[in-house]
Amino acid sequence: MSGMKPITLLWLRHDLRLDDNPALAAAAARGPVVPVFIWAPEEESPWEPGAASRWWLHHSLEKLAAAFAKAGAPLVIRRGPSLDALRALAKETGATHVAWNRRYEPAVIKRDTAIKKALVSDGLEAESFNGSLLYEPMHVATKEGRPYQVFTPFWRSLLSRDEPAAPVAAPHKLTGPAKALKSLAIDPLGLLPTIAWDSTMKKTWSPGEAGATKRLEKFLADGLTGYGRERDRPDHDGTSALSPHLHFGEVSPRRLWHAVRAAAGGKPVAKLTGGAEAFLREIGWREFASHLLFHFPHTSDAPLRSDYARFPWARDPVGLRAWQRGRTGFPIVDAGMRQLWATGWMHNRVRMIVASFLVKDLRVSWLEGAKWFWDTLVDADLAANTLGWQWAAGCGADAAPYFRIFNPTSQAEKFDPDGAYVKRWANADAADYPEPIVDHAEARKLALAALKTLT
DNA sequence: CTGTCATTTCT
DNA sequence: GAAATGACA
Repeated sequence: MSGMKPITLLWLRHDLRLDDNPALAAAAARGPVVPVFIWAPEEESPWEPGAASRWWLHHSLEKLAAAFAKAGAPLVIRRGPSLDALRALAKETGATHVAWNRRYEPAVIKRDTAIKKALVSDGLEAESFNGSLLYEPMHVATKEGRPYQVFTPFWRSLLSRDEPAAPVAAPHKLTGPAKALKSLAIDPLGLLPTIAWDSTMKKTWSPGEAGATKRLEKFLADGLTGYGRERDRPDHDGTSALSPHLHFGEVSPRRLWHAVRAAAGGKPVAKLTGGAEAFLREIGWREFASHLLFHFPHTSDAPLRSDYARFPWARDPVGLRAWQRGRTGFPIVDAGMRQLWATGWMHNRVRMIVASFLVKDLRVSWLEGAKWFWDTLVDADLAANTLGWQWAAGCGADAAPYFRIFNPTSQAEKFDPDGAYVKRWANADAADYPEPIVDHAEARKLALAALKTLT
């Protein structure tokens, strides 16, 4: 059969898009493409996707399947083990190549490395691409060759580099396999909740590439200019709300980078100011988190600063439960936790406040907070979650100093001055609204005393 | 003394 | 980041 073009399995993971998808572009340039999504959560243990993530994934896969069908290469859905599914599919299609975009979480790297080796030993070509970061973690290091552990020098280093490559447009037309392939439907994967807790989520979000593009365009038009000032106001709509779209790769960071630069008049990134600079800096934090988890793979489960391993965390299941359900008696904390519960998302300023409350006022381990966020956030991302919680607990990279203990009342006065955010998510005047579960001034003293034990 | 504002201190 | 302390009207 000379003249036949090689078939590529496109293994989709956290790159649920057609736009700026380097593995897809490489596969499509070569010949027919067989896009496949494999559901194998146990391979990501102990950080298997949480309930909110699975909800998002279900809807994102529906959109992705429709988009690939329209482009001419229907999406195949299989269950893991991933290697078995890829091998079976290669056999069914006669594929000679397998392509994917890299992920950087420790368990996934381990799995992917083993899979690559096995596929190559089968005689297949296996190739991976960078589709989810601006720069590869192995390419960014200090002068001494070590990973950055402080954000500002990390960010300066990124700014001094060649710009990330321009994004590649989605292919208009794809060639699929010659014959139809067996595929699971999305429902049997069991990603949706069995009890209907997702009604507010449905109203809040549009998972999928089209939803991501719409969100980005709206942000560029209405949000970017004022972002620097508005991003800290949970009572306003000042953030991009792109985090879940970015997590699932429904939009690429390169696309964002170049879109923001263009919207800001095409100036070099190092010369940007105001909202554009502030927003790209946040994309830089996302990048920083991924690089840190890559270089310090134990930190999803243990503090980066090892002295914190002996911090005397409290065992307080009652307090933890009150925090989770938004019943601490501190309105800004409860509003945040209830926004999270209802929408699968929380404003970043409020994430810092509720995190400080859990680890400093209740002295419950940051890992308990990380686990709760992992299950409830639609943007749950192992790198960002790890960085965020260790930052709040003071045990991570570029961490908050031990003495930075947020006062929930003064934080609320500062960032929710009219009380609109609190009013929206927690009715503190309700008859059953709880009394504060701790005395903040007392809790602060106890936290400082506990921190003293580390020296 | 009492309130305000700036500075220091907190492991 | 904010409580405690100091300077001063």
